[in-house]
Amino acid sequence: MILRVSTKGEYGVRLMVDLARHYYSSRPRSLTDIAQAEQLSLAYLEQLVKLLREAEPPLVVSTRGAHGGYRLSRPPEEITMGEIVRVLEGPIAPMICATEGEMTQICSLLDSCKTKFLWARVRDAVAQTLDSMTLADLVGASEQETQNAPTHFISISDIRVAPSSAI
Amino acid sequence: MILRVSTKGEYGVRLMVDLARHYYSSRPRSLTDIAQAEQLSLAYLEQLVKLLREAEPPLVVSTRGAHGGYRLSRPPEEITMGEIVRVLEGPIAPMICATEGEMTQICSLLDSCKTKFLWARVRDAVAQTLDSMTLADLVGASEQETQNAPTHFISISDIRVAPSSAI
DNA sequence: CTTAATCCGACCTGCTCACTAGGATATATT
DNA sequence: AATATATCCTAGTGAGCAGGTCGGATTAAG
Repeated sequence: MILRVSTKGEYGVRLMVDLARHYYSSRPRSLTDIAQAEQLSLAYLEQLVKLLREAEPPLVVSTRGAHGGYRLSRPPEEITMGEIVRVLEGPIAPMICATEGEMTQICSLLDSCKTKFLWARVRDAVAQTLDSMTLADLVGASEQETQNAPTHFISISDIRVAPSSAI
Repeated sequence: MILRVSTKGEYGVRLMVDLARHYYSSRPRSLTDIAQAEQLSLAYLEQLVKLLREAEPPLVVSTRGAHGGYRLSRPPEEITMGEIVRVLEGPIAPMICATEGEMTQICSLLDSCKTKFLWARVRDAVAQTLDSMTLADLVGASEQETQNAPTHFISISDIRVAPSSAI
């Protein structure tokens, strides 16, 4: 499994999508509510949201105390999925070879790291895919009706549903 | 780190590239030689090559005994990197959500798995990148001179060198 | 001043990765 | 036939990390 999205990434994205759906609400959204809606552990979500809050620049802002909670720091269409995933999962690097050290020497010596180009290509493909989508894209059409008009979103026909069998 | 290439994938691809470089040799190439050339553990390579040999269809063929070793089962230009990586790393699935079960229910119930489309897109991007490259593409131009003329390869100018800092 | 929320760090537990070890089997060379 | 050189096979193992839990401190609304 070359593409490994941990629960950090999975839950974190769901959290952000939830916040995006409630972006136009007057009150911040509490983790308790999110945890209940998404059936996730509150304590674990606290860890994830910390990453999103301490990111530079921050992806969410918090208000403490009763009736507190979280909001997106920016409108959904200005937050790319690439930003989110990088904060949660770390840099998109297929292997240590990206932050090279000894590896570089071995590679150049043995002339075996033609493979580096392969991994770089794959990495760029992932990065570009993530960077070209925003939170607004992920909040489906069903939500859009009940909220303010979105600036842009993908229609159902745009979505290429993947075959059930794993590729 | 969303893109996680384990040593299986890394070493395995290097092994295959090595075999591709020696594809036109009259004798099979032994793991001992590969291990030495690539500075890898012989015992570990044995495990990896087993996967490649038992794949359906096989990616390498072996000849046992003294002066034995391995060959590619097909010419380098007929073996895609997608095949190799899938054999070594398993299916390209970002999460269990691909081989769904309980997840499907929760997703449809909570309507939170708009995120599924995101991961499906990323997965397809990786799959397409890997499937569009062959072993022949990875064996660099320097090799090509000393061997038979290749059917196709990428030139240096095609290669988009990634920045040293991880994306 | 009680309740509801964010914040913070320590801890734990099971799983997987990345090997190593030790052999059994097959074949070319001498 | 004997030896050297290979592939083949299975088990075990140690470290590290994913995926949380737990207990408490701080902050603000009613």
